Amino acid sequence: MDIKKFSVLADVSTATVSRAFSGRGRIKEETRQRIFALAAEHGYTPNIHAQRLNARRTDIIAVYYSFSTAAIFDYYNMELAQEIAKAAAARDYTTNLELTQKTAEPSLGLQRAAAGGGLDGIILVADSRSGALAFLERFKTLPVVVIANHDWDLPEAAGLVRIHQDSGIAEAIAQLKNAGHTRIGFIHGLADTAKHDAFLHALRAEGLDADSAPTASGPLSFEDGERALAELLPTGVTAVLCSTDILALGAISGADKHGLRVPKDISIIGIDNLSFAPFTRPPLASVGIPRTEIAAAAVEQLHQLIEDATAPVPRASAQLIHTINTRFIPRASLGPVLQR
Amino acid sequence: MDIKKFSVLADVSTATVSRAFSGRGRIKEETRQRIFALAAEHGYTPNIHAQRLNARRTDIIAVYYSFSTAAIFDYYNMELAQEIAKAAAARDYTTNLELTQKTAEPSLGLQRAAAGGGLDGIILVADSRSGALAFLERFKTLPVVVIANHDWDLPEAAGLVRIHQDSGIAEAIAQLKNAGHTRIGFIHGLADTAKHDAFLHALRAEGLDADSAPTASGPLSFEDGERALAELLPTGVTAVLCSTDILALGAISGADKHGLRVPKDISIIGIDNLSFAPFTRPPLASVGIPRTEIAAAAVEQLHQLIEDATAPVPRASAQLIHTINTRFIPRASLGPVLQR
DNA sequence: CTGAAAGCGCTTACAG
DNA sequence: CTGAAAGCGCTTACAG
Repeated sequence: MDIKKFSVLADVSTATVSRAFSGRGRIKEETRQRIFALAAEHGYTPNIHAQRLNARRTDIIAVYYSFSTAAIFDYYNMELAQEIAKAAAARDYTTNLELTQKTAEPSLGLQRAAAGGGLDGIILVADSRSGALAFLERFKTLPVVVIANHDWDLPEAAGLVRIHQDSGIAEAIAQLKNAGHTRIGFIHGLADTAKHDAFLHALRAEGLDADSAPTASGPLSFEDGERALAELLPTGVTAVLCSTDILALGAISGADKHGLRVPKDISIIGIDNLSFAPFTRPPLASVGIPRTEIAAAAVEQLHQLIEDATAPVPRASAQLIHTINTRFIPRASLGPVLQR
Repeated sequence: MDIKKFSVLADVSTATVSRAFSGRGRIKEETRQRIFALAAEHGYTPNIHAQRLNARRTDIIAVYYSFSTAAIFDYYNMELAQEIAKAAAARDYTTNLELTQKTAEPSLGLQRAAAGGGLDGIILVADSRSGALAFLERFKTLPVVVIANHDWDLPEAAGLVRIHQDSGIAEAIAQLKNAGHTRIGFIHGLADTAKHDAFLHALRAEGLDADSAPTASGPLSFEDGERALAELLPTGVTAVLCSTDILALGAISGADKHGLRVPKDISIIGIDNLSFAPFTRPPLASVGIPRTEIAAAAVEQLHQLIEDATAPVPRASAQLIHTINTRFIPRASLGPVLQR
């Protein structure tokens, strides 16, 4: 049933029906009540496409992951997407889950939706500035908020939620130092320069030797972590910071294979603090990324950009930057250095 | 720029522009080329809402989780949602991630989208027949495919992807029996009657005593698993099947706290086979739920229902039921029974 | 192969 | 407070 038939049935004009449902414009309370009752009885609901055609707004946002290397929709990103969807729902946005294996190119669906007005805005999780800039250029007509580990200089129109890895990593290194560790290694992940820089910076802040800090490259899987740990062992490390929790779990397993117990013989720390980190054996000490805060900040920024863009007189937004500090979550995989 | 302005610019009618983009109707190849070139140059894209208003189709589907108890968007469901989004993308559907804490009531957004034609169909993950039926009744105008552990009798209009827990659980119990276990316990999850029934059935099939099989209730968290295992220990179980992997991890930790090693002193098996199951310590033997197959089957069924509903002459679909067998994935947390 | 025009189902400025 | 009518940006049956 469309508004025309329904308005005849309700013995009012389509304008009045529209007013009843939109809540805009003046309408007698009694009339509204009557229309609602009738609508419920006859199963009338406004067609959402016709509404959106008028409104030039959809209340739909998309989350898009743009990685410079292999596309990984891993636990970290799943948990982040979930938090974004929750935060968006609280603001009455629906979230489109855009998954794609090809990272370089936004999916056709995303492009069509965005270009055709099917999307109010996009939250972009990016690991390279050039990738983010290319994305922003491509979708420059649309509000975009970028979530990244870096304090990038972006076009004014874009929002930025910057994850400050330094704070949590500095705490982690400080605790290692307190526990007597002086020889600390690092296992690389993908596109993790922010994390590695933070690591080096934290070593120096603690008066430790950063220049010769042992390093191995994961970059991704559990098995990568096992292998990388084996590479680091000959350097005499007593503790290892890993770029992700998955790598850290691999490192714990790798240590085990060499007859080393965690944390008695070696300490292992991850980054991400996935929700199962407390339940690994031993429980995994990890640098926590506050996903709930990040999601809330990103949705808040995007909402503001959308409001500004769709205001009666569209206004330019001030540059939006929100920094989120990470924090170290100590657990049993970090222990005092072995006294030999 | 809208189609009117653009058609003037291209010196053709709006009908011709529409034909060029839709691929429907006759149009000279040369004209189409020219229109595409001009569109790219001037940045014209058809408005998606106007298209949908005409098409009565959106190519958007939603995934909805309906649980009879607490809403849990846990790892299992995250991984399933991810697979569904992938399968849907392969068929050119966009997936809306509907997350809600209130399980009883579909979110307002979902209701509005569905009623207003904003959605072509819904994939419902349900754990109770009455919940599923209530949902189907509420959305009876829309194609719905139900994913469940049960062989429910549903209205003809709905599709059903049925996860057959029995097959994988039977394999698990058979392997335990082979390994010498005769006293096998069960830790309950939420709404897991299908799993528990399969457990009892499998015990009987192996000639084991099902009537006195020790049972404890989780139902949900890692800590629940720890506690439940402690409850089971006095019964003399040598192996425990847990309703979820998370409970199984808790059970392993619980065993550890009582000085029991897995699998030397006790075997622990999970259900779900989450993607980190191979990386736990010890690696977790688990009943695998083939998420990729489930997602493919659900999307395929939904696609068919949608096609049938939007056909020029809408046709009633035959009853769609697809059964997916689970299978046991042995790993190190299952070992031979201790010889004392 | 192409165009003029009606229609998809709403919203809203303008009158009253 | 309410209605008549134009408009949102497409698509498609009908002519030619």
